[in-house]
Amino acid sequence: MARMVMERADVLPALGEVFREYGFEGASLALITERTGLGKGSLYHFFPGGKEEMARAVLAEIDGWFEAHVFQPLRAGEDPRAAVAAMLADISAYFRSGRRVCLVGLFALGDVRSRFAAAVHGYFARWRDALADALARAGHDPAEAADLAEEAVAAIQGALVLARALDDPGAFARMEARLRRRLLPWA
Amino acid sequence: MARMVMERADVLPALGEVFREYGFEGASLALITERTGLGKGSLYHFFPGGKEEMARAVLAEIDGWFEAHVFQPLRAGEDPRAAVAAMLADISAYFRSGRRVCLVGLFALGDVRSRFAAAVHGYFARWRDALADALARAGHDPAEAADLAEEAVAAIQGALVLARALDDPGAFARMEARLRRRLLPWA
DNA sequence: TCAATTCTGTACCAATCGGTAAAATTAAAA
DNA sequence: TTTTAATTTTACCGATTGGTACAGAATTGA
Repeated sequence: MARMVMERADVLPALGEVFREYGFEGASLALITERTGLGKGSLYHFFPGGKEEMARAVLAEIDGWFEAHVFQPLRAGEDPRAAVAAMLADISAYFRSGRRVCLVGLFALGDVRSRFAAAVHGYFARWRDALADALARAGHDPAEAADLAEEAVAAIQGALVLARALDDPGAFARMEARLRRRLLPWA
Repeated sequence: MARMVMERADVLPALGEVFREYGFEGASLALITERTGLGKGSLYHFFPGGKEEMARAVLAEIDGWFEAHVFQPLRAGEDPRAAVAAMLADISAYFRSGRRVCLVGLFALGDVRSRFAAAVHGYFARWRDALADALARAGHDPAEAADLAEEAVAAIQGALVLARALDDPGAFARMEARLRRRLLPWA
């Protein structure tokens, strides 16, 4: 039977959603308390560093998820073309076709970027490089693979902005189709 | 000789930079006071609606700039290919090769999106449609022009995210080159 | 069973938040 | 010059901010 006690990792999803919806500044402790169901005492017990440590933990969890489900398969997968196709499907599900925001991208635009610069940089650099690796192994010219990878990562972030701005998940879906054609022209 | 009295329009640039750097929530009145040089009294004299009216005025100014310098030329320019090329050059200068954030895109990602939904939607929809119009007149198939336009607007926003995340203006420059090739294959 | 540890609720703190009110000052119109 | 209006300074407001202190409850291992 599952433990009934709260663990640090248990609140990370709710914590992530609060930061996603309201940003770092906008995510007040009152809001966090409400959405996680944990009082301030518990929150500061799990995260003695306060909001900054909470955000850092959320970023680490997100990074871990992408590393395991996206980056690693791209780098180490036997079938790089399948890995690229899987990436597109995974990120579409993860970002709920543009209805969900990328917290790392949001932090990159805000003033908190300097505070989490290393995490933000690492996330995007590793994504780009892992994708470039897969694209090169899939048959693209290495230089073209690097260019395509950068374009794809940027396109995903741009589609998230546009889909939310226009309130149209279709914008995200069309970006996905476009990338599929461009990254996997063999299919 | 210029009037020495402050006008509402005079503080909009500084106001815009504060919102760009800190977001809507992060832009405190103390910060705005400091960066504009205007006390709270003057601020609320010009913007009785407080921060919301300030942000709305900034959005309107940005919208006006893009309408005059980007959208109109795309829609009405005699030489649509030149207008598209000019757009790429203009936005590169405006966003300072990715060192400057798009306030409208930033608002689209944040929780203030609902408050400024109409302005955010209008800005991106008119940009996309004006570009699609120019691309179609430039010789692209109408359906392809619409797709390319959406892709371009998203690519610009994505490049802004990536350039800041990686602290690499080159990411923005490479997006610009990519768009030039794709939107204007005749050059 | 008991003690050690982990966790949580409550009360509290100084600082800052956005916003208001009105007096004091300045500039323009008569 | 006098009147009127536009602008700015200053002081202030209640609410909320992130964070701390700590007692007590719950859980744990021995």
